[in-house]
Amino acid sequence: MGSTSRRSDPDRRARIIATTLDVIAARGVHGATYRTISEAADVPLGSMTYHFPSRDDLVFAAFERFTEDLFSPLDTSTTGPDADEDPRERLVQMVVADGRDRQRDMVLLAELYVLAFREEHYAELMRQWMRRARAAITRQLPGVSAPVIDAVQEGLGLHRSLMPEDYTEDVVRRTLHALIPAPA
Amino acid sequence: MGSTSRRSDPDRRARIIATTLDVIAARGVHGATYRTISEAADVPLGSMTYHFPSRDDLVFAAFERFTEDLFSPLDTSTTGPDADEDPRERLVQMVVADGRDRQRDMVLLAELYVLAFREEHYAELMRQWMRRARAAITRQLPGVSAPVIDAVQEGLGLHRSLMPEDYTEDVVRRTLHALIPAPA
Amino acid sequence: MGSTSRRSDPDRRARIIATTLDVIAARGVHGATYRTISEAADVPLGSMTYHFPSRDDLVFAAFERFTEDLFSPLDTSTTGPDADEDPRERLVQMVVADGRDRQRDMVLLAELYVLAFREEHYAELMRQWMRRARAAITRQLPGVSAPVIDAVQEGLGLHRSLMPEDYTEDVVRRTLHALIPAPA
Amino acid sequence: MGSTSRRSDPDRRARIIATTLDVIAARGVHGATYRTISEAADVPLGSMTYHFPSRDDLVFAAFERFTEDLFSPLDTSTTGPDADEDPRERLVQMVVADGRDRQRDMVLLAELYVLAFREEHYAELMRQWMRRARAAITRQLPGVSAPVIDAVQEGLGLHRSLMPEDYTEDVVRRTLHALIPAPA
DNA sequence: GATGAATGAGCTTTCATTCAT
DNA sequence: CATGAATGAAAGCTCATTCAT
Repeated sequence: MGSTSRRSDPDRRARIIATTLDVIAARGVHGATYRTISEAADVPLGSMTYHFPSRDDLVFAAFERFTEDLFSPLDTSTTGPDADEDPRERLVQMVVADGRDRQRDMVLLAELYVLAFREEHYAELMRQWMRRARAAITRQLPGVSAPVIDAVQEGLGLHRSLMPEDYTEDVVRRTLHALIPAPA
Repeated sequence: MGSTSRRSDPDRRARIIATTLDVIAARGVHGATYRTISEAADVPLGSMTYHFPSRDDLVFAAFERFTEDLFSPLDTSTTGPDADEDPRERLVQMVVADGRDRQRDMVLLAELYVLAFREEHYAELMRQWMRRARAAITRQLPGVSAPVIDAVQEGLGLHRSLMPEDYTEDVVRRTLHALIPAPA
Repeated sequence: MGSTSRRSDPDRRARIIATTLDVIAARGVHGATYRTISEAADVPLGSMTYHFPSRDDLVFAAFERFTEDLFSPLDTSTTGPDADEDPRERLVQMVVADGRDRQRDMVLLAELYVLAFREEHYAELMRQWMRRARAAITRQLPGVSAPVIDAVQEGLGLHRSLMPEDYTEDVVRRTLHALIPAPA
Repeated sequence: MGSTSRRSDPDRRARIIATTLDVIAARGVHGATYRTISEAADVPLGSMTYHFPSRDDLVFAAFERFTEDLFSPLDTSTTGPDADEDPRERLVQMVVADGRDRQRDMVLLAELYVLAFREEHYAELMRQWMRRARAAITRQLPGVSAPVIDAVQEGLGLHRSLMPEDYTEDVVRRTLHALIPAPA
């Protein structure tokens, strides 16, 4: 089992981080041990601790990556509102998006909350992420309270992940429309 | 060291559960081991496994208790709306309430989400809790979408625990008022 | 391999301590790991940490035992000087004693010095031991400087363990006689 | 971080050895790893193993240096006895000398004993050192038993490092005077 | 019923050493 | 020459769980 040659493995570091996120999503931060990750990434155990001397270095790097990945599509979309479309619709679709990715994001989000409540550097990571998310919201929807929209969207997403049938696209749309005035 | 007499400890079971919740709040589900709890509750290690044969029995019992405790004030309050007061105000105060208890509840909530995403019986526990919370909301605010209100309130509470200054009482009030029509 | 039944192993604790001293003598404090000791004592690894939660607990217990064992023969000998014999002779024999035991004692002594220079509780253990040794010396040889005799005897013993031929019985006797006036 | 330029580091080898001795004094042979030393000496890890292929090469070189350093002042002092001074006094001062250096020497001595008891090449190193020390003693104090004086001085030094108040200058002087006849 | 003792499994981390560049 | 990257081995320690008493 394993790749033919492990020597000179460029971006091994990046692969370890990506794998870590997968393992956390699948088995929780608690289940993401050096061993489980090293097996999943097909990397020797000694290599893990070489690149990430402590487990927290690794977990933190993984969540840094998570917040970047999660944010970038939202950020790079358009620089300004799209004239042709109701910009509120993009938020609706974000909450309602289905599939593995969405569920995975919610799982990782909950894990990150747990860490943030316990250790300040994770709390700070979340705050940075929130600030960036708010900036993106403001760019799309000037004039609304971005903190509120962000929080509401997250609350809906979290609940929806447990009881999807109660948070249909329609419900989500009505909620967001009640909070955001229609564009001129 | 310890209590003078451990014999005849009537509600030891209940005390273990309460202590477990404390330990989870303080150190996470991960840090709530038989040992840490037995020390915190001043109960012999062997007694722990006697009352709760597996660790999950204990953790689950603790979260059952948590959802009951958290819900009861809201539930037992008044059976119907209070004529003298805007019923929306009670929700505002719930989100905005400060102090240890609120923070503790958010921490435990996040821990419970993590478990719910991983194991079905925790997911089911959360759903039951949500259903009860919605019933209480409906009782106070007939005609509103209780699922939405519950989700929004939770989203606000979670964000507020990380960035309190951005979710003032006023912000919360305005958000809820936008979603709930004023009582007649 | 091993004993037929490990359950109910009375004085397992004592056996672990004795084995630890053996392993330290054979392979140094550094080589006395939970694993090497558990194998030498035919005790499961988990049992080691049950009885001695930290490695230092174990090493310290071993050296406590060492200082007691080393001291007791000297202590319990006679309550007062023996009229028939020159009491200085006993000291000479202690230094000159041959065989595994003596070498082992010197090895353990050196290991203990290393610990004492680094951690106060070992330093204090050595001081207690020295005090008891001095008391025994004073009992046998009233009027002499017990601290000096103790130090000299140790210096001779240490050097003798490396270059035995240069510290014959005669050399040792002459040295001690020069420091201790002949009994009346 | 570190020195501005590591290039062209002439006596890097010597600096590594000196640093190794410092690290051993501070943290023991056990704590003197390639890593701790490379950091303390601000030398790349790869450079350590280049100059000293095995850890023992390094430790042994350090103790060779130690025995030379410790000996040289005694050796190079005067070629013969100083007419003006009681030569015994120099020994007294050596034992009684205070300060970091003395303590450090005792620590390193104990560490060296531990190695000497375990591996022959360290034992031989100590014997060579002892022979040189004896020659120096004989040069200063012709006619005395240098092995005895050396051993006694060491015993006093070792005990003094643990219980300084019991080995005052006076006690040490009296002891040595009892063993060494006054010069003519 | 209650509990101290016991233990196998597994975790994080450190380390000496090797080697491609 | 010099060195960063790599890695197998082993260390200290924690823990859920079992079980004899």
